[in-house]
Amino acid sequence: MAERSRRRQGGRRTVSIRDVAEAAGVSVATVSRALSADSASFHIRPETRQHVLETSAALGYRPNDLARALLQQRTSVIGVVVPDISNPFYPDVVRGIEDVASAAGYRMILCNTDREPDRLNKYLETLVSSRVDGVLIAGGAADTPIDVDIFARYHTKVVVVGRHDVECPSVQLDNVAAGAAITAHLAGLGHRRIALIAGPEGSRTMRDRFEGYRTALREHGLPFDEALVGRGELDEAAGYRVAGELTTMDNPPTGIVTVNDRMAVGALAALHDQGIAVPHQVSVTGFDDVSFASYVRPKLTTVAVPTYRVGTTAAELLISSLRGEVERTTSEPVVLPTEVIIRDSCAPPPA
Amino acid sequence: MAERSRRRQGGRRTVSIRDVAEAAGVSVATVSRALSADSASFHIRPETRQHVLETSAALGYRPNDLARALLQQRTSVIGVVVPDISNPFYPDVVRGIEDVASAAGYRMILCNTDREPDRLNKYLETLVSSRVDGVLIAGGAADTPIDVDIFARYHTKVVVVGRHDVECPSVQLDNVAAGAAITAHLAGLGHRRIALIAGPEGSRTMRDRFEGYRTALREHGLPFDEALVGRGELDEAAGYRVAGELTTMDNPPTGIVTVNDRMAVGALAALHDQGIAVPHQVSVTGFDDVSFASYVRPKLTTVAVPTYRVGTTAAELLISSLRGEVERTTSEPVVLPTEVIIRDSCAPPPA
DNA sequence: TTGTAGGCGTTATCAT
DNA sequence: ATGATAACGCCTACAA
Repeated sequence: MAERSRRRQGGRRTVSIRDVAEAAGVSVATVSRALSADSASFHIRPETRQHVLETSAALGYRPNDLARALLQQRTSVIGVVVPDISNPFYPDVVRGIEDVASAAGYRMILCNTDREPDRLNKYLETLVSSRVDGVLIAGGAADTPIDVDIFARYHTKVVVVGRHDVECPSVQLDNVAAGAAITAHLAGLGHRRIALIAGPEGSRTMRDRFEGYRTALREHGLPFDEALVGRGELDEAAGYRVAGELTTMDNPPTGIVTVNDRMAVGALAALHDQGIAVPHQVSVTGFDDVSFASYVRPKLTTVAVPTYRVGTTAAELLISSLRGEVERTTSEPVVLPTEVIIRDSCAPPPA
Repeated sequence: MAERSRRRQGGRRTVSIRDVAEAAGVSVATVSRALSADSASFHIRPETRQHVLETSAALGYRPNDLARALLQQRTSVIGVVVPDISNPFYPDVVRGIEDVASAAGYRMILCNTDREPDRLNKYLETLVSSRVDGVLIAGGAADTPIDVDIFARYHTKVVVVGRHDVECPSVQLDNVAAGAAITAHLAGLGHRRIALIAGPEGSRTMRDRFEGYRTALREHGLPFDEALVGRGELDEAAGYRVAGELTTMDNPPTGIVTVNDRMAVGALAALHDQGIAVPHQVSVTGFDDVSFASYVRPKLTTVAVPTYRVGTTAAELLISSLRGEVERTTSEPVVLPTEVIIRDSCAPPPA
């Protein structure tokens, strides 16, 4: 029993439950009980408990969650995977996740994949090795097959945001319907040449919005014209560039549907710089209804998507899954509503 | 030795190194060696190694980082604390942190404090219990005394972003100088009544920008007028509201300095709605140079702050600290440069 | 009410 | 080159 002091030599060791026990003159079991959350209802003498608490505080003791997790087979950590936290869509989602996760006592490991399958897979492996209790895949994984078996083997619950083939609970936005609705708004105003500024093909969300655009065109008897769709990254610069190209073509569009608000703001800037009046000469729509959408001039007509609620809902789904409240079988996707917000950037086409 | 199958009863156990060892017909030590990163240089027969690798893969084995961390006294996890990831300043910072952290093999736990001391302290405790190797406090803690001793006791390295009294490496922006520079720009243009749309008092960053404003006023022989400063949250709505109040006062300002770009965009909108021309009648400046700053019209004159670099620099600081490459004593703060970006939202005051 | 001890899954040390 | 085994820090039957 003399080997206990083995490691005391180098840098001072971190204080462990045994140190508290020794200092308090009790056993480690007693310390554990005194510190345990429900120690009130436990068999422990109040004075003992008090004494242990004080000793623990005096020593600056912090329980080691690793040891606890190793024993209990649960870490109270969830992994959250997003394509890119810099994309203004995600901070709100992540914030929603964190709010409900932390309220439920979970910590959150954040991972950015940049939509690269390699990064995604590497992160998922890492998360399994971390023995996170659950993983929230919030986009960027639509085209990457995910090995659910490995999660099942390690009892890791999975929830995804967005449409995906993986068999697990999900929260989705009906981006097809939303894309159709905003396009239909322009068509309803009388526009017949409606352009689309689309995003990268790698994003399922953006593909769906694109598909909605085509659907609405069809439903309104409008032809799909390849020349009227431009692509780019999801930022202002791309919107600016593509809008500039659109306006200089023969027979330019009178309406421009955009796949997110940043691109829309870029488009607005391009139109402004060319002296084209919005909405009188050209109408523009955004997508997402980010905070500045109602502060640019003209105010942006766009579609509101409940980003924060996407996060909270997904986290709630995951947490009830962790509590075993969700069916093993894939439950129906939770589809959150979107809404076309009509502001000032659209009008009937010029006569 | 028959008690090995104890837990096999309930849900199937996760596969451990012992399962791999048994399946491969070797000892756990051999498996560990085969899987260890530098096993190439290790004493292990290539065929054995190969065999173990295959068995491991076949079983879907993933090493348990908890156990490893418990033993090695390091988790390869860092904690990142921000006031609010929804604030557009932080996603880029966090992205920078994650990029260098993940490249160095670290995972990241993200915490939002909303600048509430209670939340901050609770998170810091949690992080210590998680035994993260280091903590990056990226703002929101300026007025909360931080107990560095507890970090020291648990060998947790700390790096902060922003000015703070805590004794540890830090990366800072000279917000005072930046605030002075942008204000001086207006003063240099001939403005004599320069208003400030300030942020919450709880933010050190915002206080510093405010102080810079006062400094520039003084240096230019301009009086500080309490009536010319309005406060609000750091969003468009606040900028809109305060700008509206400013324009309706007697003897309104000819220049408006704003403490972040979102507020500036709000101010621009308010001015637009009142038919006040920017920059001809009133000049407006922003702060941060977020992506849309050059896409609103008029383009926003603002000060660029290297958000992404703030993140990478802080993470690099923390990681070299973890590697023991940084002095124990507080090193000099790393101050990153800011730059006034002159665009179209400022002009000399009307005659 | 309190103490003893086994084991969670690793890695590292010491044998062999 | 490989194997047995002792920690890492904690919780929880079980014993006292």
